[in-house]
Amino acid sequence: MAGNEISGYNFSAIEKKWQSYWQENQTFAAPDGLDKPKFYVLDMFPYPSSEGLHVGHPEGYTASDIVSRYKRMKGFNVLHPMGYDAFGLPAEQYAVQTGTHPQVTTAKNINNIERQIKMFGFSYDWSRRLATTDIDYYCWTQWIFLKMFNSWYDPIADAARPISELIQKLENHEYMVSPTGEIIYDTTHPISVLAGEPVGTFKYQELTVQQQRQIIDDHRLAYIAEVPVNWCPKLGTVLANEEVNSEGYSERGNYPVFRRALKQWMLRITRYAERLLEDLEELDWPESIKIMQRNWIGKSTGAEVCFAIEGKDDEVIEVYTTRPDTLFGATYMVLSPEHPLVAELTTDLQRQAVLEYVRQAARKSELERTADTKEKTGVFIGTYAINPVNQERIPIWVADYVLMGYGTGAIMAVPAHDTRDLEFAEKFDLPIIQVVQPPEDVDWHGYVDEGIAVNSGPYDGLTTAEFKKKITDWLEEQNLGRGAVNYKLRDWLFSRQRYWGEPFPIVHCEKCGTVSLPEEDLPLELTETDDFTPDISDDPDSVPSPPLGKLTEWINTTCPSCGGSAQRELNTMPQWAGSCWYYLRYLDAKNNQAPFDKDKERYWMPVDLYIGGAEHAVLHLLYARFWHKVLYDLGWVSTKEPFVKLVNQGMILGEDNQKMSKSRGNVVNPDTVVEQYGADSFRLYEMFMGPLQTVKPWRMQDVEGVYRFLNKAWRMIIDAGGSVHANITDAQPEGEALRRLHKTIKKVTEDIETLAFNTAISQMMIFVNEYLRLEKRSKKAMETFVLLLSPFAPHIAEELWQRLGHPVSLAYETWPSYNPKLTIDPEVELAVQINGKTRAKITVPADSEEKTIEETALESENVRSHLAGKTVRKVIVVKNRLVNIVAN
RNA sequence: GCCGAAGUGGCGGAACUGGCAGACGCGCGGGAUUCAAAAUCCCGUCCUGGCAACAGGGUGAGGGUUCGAUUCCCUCCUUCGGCACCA
Repeated sequence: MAGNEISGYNFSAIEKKWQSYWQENQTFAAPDGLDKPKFYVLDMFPYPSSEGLHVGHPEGYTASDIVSRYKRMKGFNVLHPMGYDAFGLPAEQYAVQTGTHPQVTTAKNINNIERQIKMFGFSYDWSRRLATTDIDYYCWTQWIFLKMFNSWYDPIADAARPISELIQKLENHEYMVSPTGEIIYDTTHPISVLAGEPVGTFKYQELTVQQQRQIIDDHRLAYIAEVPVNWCPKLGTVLANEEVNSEGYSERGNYPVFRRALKQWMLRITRYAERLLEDLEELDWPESIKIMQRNWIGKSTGAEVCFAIEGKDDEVIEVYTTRPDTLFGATYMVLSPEHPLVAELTTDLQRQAVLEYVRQAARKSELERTADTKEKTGVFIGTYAINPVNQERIPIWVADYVLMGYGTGAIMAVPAHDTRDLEFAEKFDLPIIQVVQPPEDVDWHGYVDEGIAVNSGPYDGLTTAEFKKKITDWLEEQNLGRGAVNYKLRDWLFSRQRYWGEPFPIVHCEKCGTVSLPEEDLPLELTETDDFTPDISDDPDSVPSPPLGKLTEWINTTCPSCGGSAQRELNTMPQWAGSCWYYLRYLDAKNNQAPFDKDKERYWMPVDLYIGGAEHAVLHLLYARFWHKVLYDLGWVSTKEPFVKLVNQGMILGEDNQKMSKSRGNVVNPDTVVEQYGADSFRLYEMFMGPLQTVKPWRMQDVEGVYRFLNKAWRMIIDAGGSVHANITDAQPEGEALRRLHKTIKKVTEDIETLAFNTAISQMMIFVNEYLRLEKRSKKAMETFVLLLSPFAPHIAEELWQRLGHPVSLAYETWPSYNPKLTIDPEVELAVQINGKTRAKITVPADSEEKTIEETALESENVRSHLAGKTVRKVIVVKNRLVNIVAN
């Protein structure tokens, strides 16, 4: 099987030859700002793991490479770059275990993976290569972080703005400050406090320096907050929700994760929830990915409602509900265990039980808290609330099925029409009152859909939608509530207690608080150490101690603001940071004055085609969109969205139809395949397996098929002696052969446009099978075929192109065009059906008149015998397709 | 539980906008070439019956719309992916 024959298709020699040709001639370097239309084709860059590439990587890379090569031949200036997402836990875990510096491991892994990527002959512009761990890359990651730290979200402009503008507006008294520390943007109206007295406001200057700083820090897009986080003592770090699986274990390493309140860096992505949701509309992305993002953002509309507390005039409980129309059915309330009013509202009699419950809830791991989904728990706190719509006295409970992080952390429970409340009410014997009438034959117990209001006083008979509107208006009039929107999306937990990540360009100063480094001081280099080990423990109560904390010399520095002594921030950024903007750095990878040049950004952006795995459906793609929007608001990028079109390649399974994994022993190593069959066969096979977007199993046997095809293509042009085949003549192709050529150009062109590479390859196979049988082959047809093949199997195509007499690479040859007339056969075979069953075939000239077709069909012998004794009722003729005779 | 995608020969898959189901490839069977093999070439290959012409069945299951359904509609089953107490 190996191509060792001297005169035959010797893929290893050919592939080596052309890869060095491309490199020496810089064939795929993309000049900036050419006077050509641009096309930006982006791959999701890989994490350089020690295992190297698996066969899933080159699937997407081959698809994007085909498009890149095709677009170049179509006259586009194509940007097609590659790089490495190189920060991250695995290299660091390895460092902790072996003492090898992550830098060393990472460099080694990048070398290996780059060797692999290069062996496929992808047409990357390697001069733009980057790794997120490069100092001149993360310098600008830090720079973008500073932009976020020094920005706030202006609700009036509905955009991020420099924080200096906020300070200025506060100083000028355009904005005031409420006693609770909130900013009052509209100073012409006194603030209204729900069910309370309007209260006084402060001028910024009336606040202490500490208070001023607090206000400002609370509005930065990057801020520090004490939040319940996922603490993983075994990794010695906190993890984002997304890095914890549903069983409550870390995705990396599968260690238990505990909930703890810790001070962490956060990014205010929630302010962008609405824009991230809205702007999805205009994107050419798979609908399933858009839906996943929508669900992740989780917008809901409803109302916030105030419930008075019996015996307490100075407090109310605010709840959020999407069903204000069920207010009359609220029979109890629930506060989440973390709710600030729990302590205050608990009666002495219940205090011990409640405190115990709250303490337990706080200690519960994510696992325990979600595992017992069936058994609801909770404790009555001893106090009652008053239902504002009917003055009913309803008990207040504390229960961990209500989450502090969503809505107001408190709910009104409507057991009749909410599954969770129903479960809880049944367990604790709380009253269940129907307030929605479902359609006939549907039980109202636990009916959660819309219906007609009942037991709702004056509102009886209203539909859910009408009721919602009326009651929300009423609540607003009474100052008891208002319409409200909520999102499931949470702010992004942005710090890790690890060594191998971007250091925060931040110092903590006793006098000045949290202070950012000036931009000129960037990069803040990750300092050298040989002690990467965070304090790892089995104790969920252990205190995080980042490895950077051991580097006393590095930690102690001077405050850029006051010059006094200060300490550096000890956390580092999460792996996602680097991948949030790499597509922008490619535009200008060597710039050391700015992250990228604005003119280059305007020329190249947006990304026209982004190909990668669906596993990044929400996280990477949402985070990157968020950063992009921040940069857009601050005037650094010119488009609202980074990625116009997104395609997810489907996973490649092992031969056993299972996910490839080391433990199953079904992993296919691309190196072996390339060695056996060559890169061109590898590329071709990955594209021929099936549609790019679907999941499909690897079958080593099938690689043989495309390999044979390339051999046939070779033999079609090159004879046994190694010269161009004597059958190839300068004559123009004619007849059937000419039509086959034009059909092939059409099919391959259209299929590349729609990323249907598998059927494009089928068509080329048909072409080769047919032309191999011809006595004489037109050179023009051979050249055209080689050009069509070249995006798929570029090495063999270049070699054949050269042997056909062209000294220069075909990479910038004009893509073949076809004559539509030559894609149609002069005669067509039609099926003749009787009552929908095919009974005969007839051959007629293309585009024959319906009448002629009908006549020819009825003359056919088999048709006549089937029609014997029947009456023809109707004849349907579909031109160039079939005839259907209806008879009985 | 909710959301999404998909079910077609022995296998991967193809089928425009409702118009001949199974293109192309793998595998398998038969033959040619060869001392022999590899490679290559030719013929066959959805299932059942038949030497054949041909007939019947057939795109997860059941129903519907239609002259005609892999394609559109309803119900159900299975597999995969995502989310999971979000009020």
